[in-house]
Amino acid sequence: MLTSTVENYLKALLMLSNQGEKRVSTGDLAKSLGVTPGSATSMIKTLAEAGLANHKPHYGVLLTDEGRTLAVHVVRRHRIIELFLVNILEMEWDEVHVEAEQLEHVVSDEVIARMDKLLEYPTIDPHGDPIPSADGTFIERPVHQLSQCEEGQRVQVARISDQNSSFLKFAESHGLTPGATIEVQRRNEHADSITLQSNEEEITLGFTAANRIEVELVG
Amino acid sequence: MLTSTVENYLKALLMLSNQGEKRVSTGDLAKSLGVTPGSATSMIKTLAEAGLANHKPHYGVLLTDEGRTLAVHVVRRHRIIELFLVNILEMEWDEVHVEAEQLEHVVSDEVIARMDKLLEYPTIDPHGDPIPSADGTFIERPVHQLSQCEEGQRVQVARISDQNSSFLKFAESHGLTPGATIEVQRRNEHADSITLQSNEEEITLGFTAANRIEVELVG
DNA sequence: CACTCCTTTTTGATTAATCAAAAATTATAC
DNA sequence: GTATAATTTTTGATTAATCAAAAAGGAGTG
Ligand SMILES: [Mn+2]
Ligand SMILES: [Mn+2]
Ligand SMILES: [Mn+2]
Ligand SMILES: [Mn+2]
Repeated sequence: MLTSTVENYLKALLMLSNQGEKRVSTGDLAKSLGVTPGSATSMIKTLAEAGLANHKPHYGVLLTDEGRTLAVHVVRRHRIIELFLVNILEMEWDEVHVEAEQLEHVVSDEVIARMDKLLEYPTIDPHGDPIPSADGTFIERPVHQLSQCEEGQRVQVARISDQNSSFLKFAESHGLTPGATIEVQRRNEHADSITLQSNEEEITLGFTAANRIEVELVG
Repeated sequence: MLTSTVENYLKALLMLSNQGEKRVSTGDLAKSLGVTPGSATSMIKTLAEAGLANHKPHYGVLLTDEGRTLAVHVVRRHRIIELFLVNILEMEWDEVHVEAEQLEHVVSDEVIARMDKLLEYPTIDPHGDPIPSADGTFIERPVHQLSQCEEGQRVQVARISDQNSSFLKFAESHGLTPGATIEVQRRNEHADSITLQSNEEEITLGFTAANRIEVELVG
């Protein structure tokens, strides 16, 4: 059985490699997990020895097919749990990530299967992220960054790529939740900001914030 | 924060001290957790240093009030989770113990509170065990062992004090679940057995098995 | 009170995960 | 092409939890 720590490293590698192409640097991996580079190096070796990752010293690390499959299943558990917590236990969307971060390592396949059924085989989590299917299929919807949308464009919020609780609370309070339709009013490259019409209300975001919101173009 | 291991030791101590009176021996504690006596001794010291237990070397260990409170909350989490898995996720009563043994260490108070509400503040778990209340109240119903009931006695199953999956399956298949009413037909001290009428069916149990079934006397 | 038996504790090692700080390596700049 | 900066790896220590086996302690028997 894999330890929680190993599962967290696998998941981080999957996310950082952007679902499979480019090698991940030790430093990025360490930063994303909040450990020192030395700790990351040491775990990378462990993963490589277990056949879960491929390590080219000084040039980065990449999951093997086996490692990727395991990582995708951790992500599946994480997202099903998040949706379960929101839809069944009626928790807030900004608090379920932290909870799922722990639960993903201990819930059995049986429990996940039951949650999946109760939720009627969902494909999207509370933050708009796709839920990998039980057979390991994991597809990213092609989406655009809100920060790069043009003036006058009508778009639909697809996902929020930031799990920070206070950012999520902020987004929700301005109607920026998956599925919401908004319109880009103004875009000011110099001011580093974009102004939106959402929920009868006008709101201006800096590009950094707008970067965390991904959208789909509407009609 | 307490580690899972510490929580498991606290819970074992609570159970073995029969809710608070007698000292627990290192050997019994080790056996109940499946570790060597040396491991138990070492953890007992850790608990004593943390003020969670009181250790009299060579004479046993007992939880302090603080340790007991923590242990009771672990038991509360365990039993709410078990009931949740059975009632909401429709899992079998013989598989939820193993699951809860892991989940009890990671679910937040928030999640427990939500489950508690959804279950309408239950007081008994799927095996008939009492669920301690949020304020730490933990009362055992006074019950009798089925093995000591007299012939002709009508009783109601109160709890099954064995979490073994196959024993639970067996009990269920003969209608021996909490709430069921049964009648003692015969009792044979020499044969070490007791015969019951349950569910239109007659069934004979050895005293060892009957010991694991606790009952309440019926009018 | 000495001997034996059983239990408990101690000792010494091991494993997983981590950090701080030193050493090595790669990339970049002159 | 050597010096410098940044990143990565290595080294040595630490913590929690465990085990096997040796040492110590307690209780009962004669
Ligand atoms: Mn996690
Ligand atoms: Mn999510
Ligand atoms: Mn447990
Ligand atoms: Mn139970």
